[in-house]
Amino acid sequence: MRREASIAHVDLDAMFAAVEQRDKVSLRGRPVIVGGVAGRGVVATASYEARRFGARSAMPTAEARRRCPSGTAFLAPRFAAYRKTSEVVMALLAEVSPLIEQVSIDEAYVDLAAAGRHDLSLPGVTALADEIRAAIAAATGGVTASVGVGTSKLVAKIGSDLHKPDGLTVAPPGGEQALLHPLPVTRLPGVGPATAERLRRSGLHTIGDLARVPLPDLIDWFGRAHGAGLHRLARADDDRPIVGEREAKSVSAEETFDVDLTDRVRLNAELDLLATRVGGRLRAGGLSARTITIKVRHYDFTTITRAATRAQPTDDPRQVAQAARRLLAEVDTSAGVRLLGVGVTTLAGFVQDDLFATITDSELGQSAEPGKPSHPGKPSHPGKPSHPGKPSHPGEPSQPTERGRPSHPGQPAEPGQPGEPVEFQPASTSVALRPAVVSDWRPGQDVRHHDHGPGWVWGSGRGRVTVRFEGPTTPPGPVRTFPSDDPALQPADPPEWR
DNA sequence: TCTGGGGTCCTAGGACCC
DNA sequence: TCTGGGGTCCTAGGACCC
Repeated sequence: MRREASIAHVDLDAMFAAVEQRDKVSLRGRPVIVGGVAGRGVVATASYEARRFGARSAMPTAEARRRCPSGTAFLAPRFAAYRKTSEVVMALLAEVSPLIEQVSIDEAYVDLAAAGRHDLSLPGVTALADEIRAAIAAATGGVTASVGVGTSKLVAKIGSDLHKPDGLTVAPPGGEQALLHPLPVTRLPGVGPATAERLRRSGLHTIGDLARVPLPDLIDWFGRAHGAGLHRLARADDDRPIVGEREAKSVSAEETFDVDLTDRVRLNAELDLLATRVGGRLRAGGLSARTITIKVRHYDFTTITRAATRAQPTDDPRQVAQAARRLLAEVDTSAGVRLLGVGVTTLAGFVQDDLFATITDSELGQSAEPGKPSHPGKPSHPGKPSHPGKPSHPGEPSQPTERGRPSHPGQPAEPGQPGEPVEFQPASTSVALRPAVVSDWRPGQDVRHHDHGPGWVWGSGRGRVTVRFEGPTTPPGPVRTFPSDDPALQPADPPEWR
């Protein structure tokens, strides 16, 4: 816990739905559900209009359909559009502070102290947070953010949730417990259904109740780590640092089928598909993995995992698929499989070793091909294999991951729902007919300037458009502002929005 | 038409080593 | 032939988060 309220938590409000409403005028003011629209889908995000009818994240879409009125839009996610909006926001936050921690596509912590130039008094951080919120709404074309500011991650996070949507909460130093203790335990990060139920059975409902439980009891109930964590958080005792970059620890892909599968041939084919996705993402990330895990969800929702660890890491989809098939062969699937997943862990980097570790290669041997028992004892650390001859897979199959799921045939059009048909077209099939002169620039949009080359729209408004001419990652590239109708500025292909 | 998909972290037991 | 103790790796499952 810091002495000043210098940690901000920024949370975009119902982001997926907000982006859809931004990009399609007819959706504004209407209930919008984004998520799986096929048979077994669940809600990813419900707009605030839809929440009024009881729609919630993680609710089966079928349930949301029951609750929401006709005229509600049910949309499949457009992750590319959300990612672009996210990048606009994160780049903006990176200008506020050199230390930000992106938690997810729509959430980040900002270390206001790390910039060294902000006024950290209460009025100071309040004004700064308001500036941030205004800048986000302007830069994203109206996607709003809620912000919490406090002396710790915990308080900032709870604060951002307190006055959603489009809200700001600044928790003054010293007032942390007063803020926390009246709230239900379920507001604490780390308290999910199981923990909440266990606490309820002991008559504990508020964070204040939890703060009075002796540590040994909590450790008894929840184990060492979780128990001690709850004990501290309930007392607002939180000094978790803001962590800028994190390395991925696992890569996985899974798929729930419209109908349960029993056919082994079909199951193996699905496994191959998943392994291809995982392998592709490993290669795209310059990673390899030693442990392959499959996940099987049976017809009755019971779920098992099976894992195998190789002597050498691989990024080869065929190797991943082979391991996965061997694991699946040991599982009884005769009663029906609802979901199949393939994941990899024990990740190691390839690319950097190629660049920097050429001399020490001899110590580790030459390749990851099978049949090398490697070391009799144990290579004290499995990571950092070296792949002398490894091609770096520059433009690899460009992840079959996103851009909508190829399966679920009847997905896009929203067949036969009550009420008027929902206007929806997947982004990949839309065609934007652009005039030579463009004035409705959208944040995140890829553009090309006749003199400056490729870039993307940072913000627009009042007849002007601001463009960045490098990637959205830090350090930011040069920014230039043009008249909105500058003919030298054109949308890059393909258009990202419709 | 009950319950997605991609992650992280933790626990617990067994194998194995010193 | 009364057999401790610690550390690491691996596997399986579970809780939780967005």
